[in-house]
Amino acid sequence: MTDDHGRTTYRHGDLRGALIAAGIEMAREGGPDAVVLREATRRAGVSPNAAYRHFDDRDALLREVSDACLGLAADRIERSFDEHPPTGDPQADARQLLRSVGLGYLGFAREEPGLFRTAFSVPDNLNRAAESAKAGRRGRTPFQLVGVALDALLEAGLLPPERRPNAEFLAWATVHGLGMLVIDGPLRGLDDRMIDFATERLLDMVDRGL
Amino acid sequence: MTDDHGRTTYRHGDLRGALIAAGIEMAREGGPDAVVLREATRRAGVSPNAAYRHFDDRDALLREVSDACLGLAADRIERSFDEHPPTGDPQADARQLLRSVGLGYLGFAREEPGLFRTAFSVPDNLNRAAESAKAGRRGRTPFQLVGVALDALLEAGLLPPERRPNAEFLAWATVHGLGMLVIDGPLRGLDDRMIDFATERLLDMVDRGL
DNA sequence: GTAGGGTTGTGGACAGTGTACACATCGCGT
DNA sequence: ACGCGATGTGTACACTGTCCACAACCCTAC
Repeated sequence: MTDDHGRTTYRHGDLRGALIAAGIEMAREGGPDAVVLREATRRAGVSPNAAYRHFDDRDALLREVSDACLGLAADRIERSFDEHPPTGDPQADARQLLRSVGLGYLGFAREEPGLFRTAFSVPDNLNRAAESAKAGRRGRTPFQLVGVALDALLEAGLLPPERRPNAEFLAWATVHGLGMLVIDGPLRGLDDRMIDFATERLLDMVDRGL
Repeated sequence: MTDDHGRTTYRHGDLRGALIAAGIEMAREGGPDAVVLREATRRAGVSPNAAYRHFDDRDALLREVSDACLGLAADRIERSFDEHPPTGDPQADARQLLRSVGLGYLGFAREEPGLFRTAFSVPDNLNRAAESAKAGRRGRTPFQLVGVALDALLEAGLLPPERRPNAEFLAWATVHGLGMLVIDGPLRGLDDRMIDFATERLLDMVDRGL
């Protein structure tokens, strides 16, 4: 436990970090709506208004929590990379790389639906998609990871150069959509085998159609 | 105006409908979080608690608003059908049918982002995806419309029978994902031309990869 | 080392929300 | 005509985000 809830000093030490951590925990259980400012301060053992020394308002806190969630998604994708190490065949490896992005992304959505929803609950845009706040431990954001995989496909000659620009949008949209439908869309409640199967087919489609 | 705000009778007449209508209007402007029960009753010219005669709680109201939004999405897709009438070539027509679903769906997301987000803000599952409450004026839900298009592809011989089962998931996930990314994901703020282009490419991908 | 001064946390207050409970008013079927 | 179930009202409470004035602290300049 890193929280000095029962602190003795007047200053907290790292209230900002504690509030974000509390926010992530709440987001994990209940999604973006569950990250409530007062509760975060309560968990940090501090009065409600203390939060305003570190965040303009609740939205600012949520934004930071959301960025952190994107970082966790990046971590999950990197883990998926590690689980499918390159074999030496450049073409097969490139395809597996993109597949791994999809698998990691969807794994994150299924394992941490609250964090997943929180990650995308805050309006964003392309300019900010590569901000370091959204990066995982290895310093890359999910958006960048998709790009890496696509670059590999390009280099392996599996993606015609004229199709490379903005291909991120297509790949990302596809897995993102499945993620959303699975966690609280109509595909919710499907058994795991079914979802695995849909995932494989979806990735096949991307592989074939990109 | 159908709202009898300045009513003279004790009974409202159609409070239930008025609350849903007010909810839709609020959702249009601010998405699911903006549909607030008290404000709905205010707009209906009624005391806050009157709502509880028609809905268990705020969530129940939101659910109904959400269903209505899905119906509006269905209407938008049907409009897209009308804009791309069949030409007589069964294969081309079938492909255009699926394309029209995608275009209508994404058109709805872009034209009515608040309603779009509201439509998918409520946990759902497959069993309920065909409920008549979610249907448009012509009685079909968005999920059913995707199915119709896929059936046409099957019949035209463009979709191998073994790939027909659950193909809804793939097609839907793809356009849904693009919709989400465009309205408040990283693709937000892209100019229309760019989005049109991405839409076309996405639909090409589905066409090729399904 | 001591007097400020900026930073961080506190306390009290207010509007707005969802919702429970008791009460009022009405329309309809007997 | 009456009474009962359905619909709308009033009051109240806990909870939220946020504003303002105040308190406690740490750091820096003399």
